[in-house]
Amino acid sequence: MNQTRERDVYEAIADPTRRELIHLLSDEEEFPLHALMGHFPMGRTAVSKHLTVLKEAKLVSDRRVGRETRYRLNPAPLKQVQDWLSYYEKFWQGKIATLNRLLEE
Amino acid sequence: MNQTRERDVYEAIADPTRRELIHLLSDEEEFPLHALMGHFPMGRTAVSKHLTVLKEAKLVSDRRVGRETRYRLNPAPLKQVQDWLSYYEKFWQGKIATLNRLLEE
DNA sequence: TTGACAAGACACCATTTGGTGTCATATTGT
DNA sequence: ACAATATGACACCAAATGGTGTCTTGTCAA
Repeated sequence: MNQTRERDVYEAIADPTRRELIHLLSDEEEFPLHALMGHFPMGRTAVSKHLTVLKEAKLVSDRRVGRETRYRLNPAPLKQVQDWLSYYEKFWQGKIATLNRLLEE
Repeated sequence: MNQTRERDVYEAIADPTRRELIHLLSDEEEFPLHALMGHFPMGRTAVSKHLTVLKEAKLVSDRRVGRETRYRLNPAPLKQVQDWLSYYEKFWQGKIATLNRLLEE
């Protein structure tokens, strides 16, 4: 798991385990792997791989603290998805709400 | 390609070809397969498979017209993704903009 | 009626994905 | 010093993914 591939943010959020990881990390704290592990019905190695995918998409960063590796969320790449979605927003929102949104930007 | 699986909308939008298909179909018209084909560097079968995935995620519907199958976008499932993202919006937007958004709903 | 066109159905293939288990190594607490 | 902890690094595996090509069937147009 050495080579740092580039990874698409859309791929990164395609897996439900990874979305759950994002959610767990979203309270601005950082968590070591073993703390995250308990939330999933799979082994440590699998969770670690999912975190690697999130790292490749730059959705999480990690730092070594003692014998543990602490992970932290970086939500910025999610904005790309939201921007993509905003184009289709008009289909399910009223036109006035859409206009509001456009004016905000 | 008979059996209609259930398919996650997050999986459906994970592939760039499928996102491009969604974009092509987004002007409310319907397009037959052979018209969509020309936009991609792959064969008919591959594009057809991607459309099947989009159908499984209920992002497109299709109807037979003469000898062609016409595809139409159904953007509704994308709202699920936007709702999921809205939770993380606060990280890159000012709090006031977020409040605005909450008030709209 | 015959030939060209559009698409479905299917077999096939290489690569990726999402898991497993095991071994090695660094760190901590007693 | 030593045992337990936390993790990395691999090798391995089944199934899914994203392509290909071919054969068949239905439809349209000359």
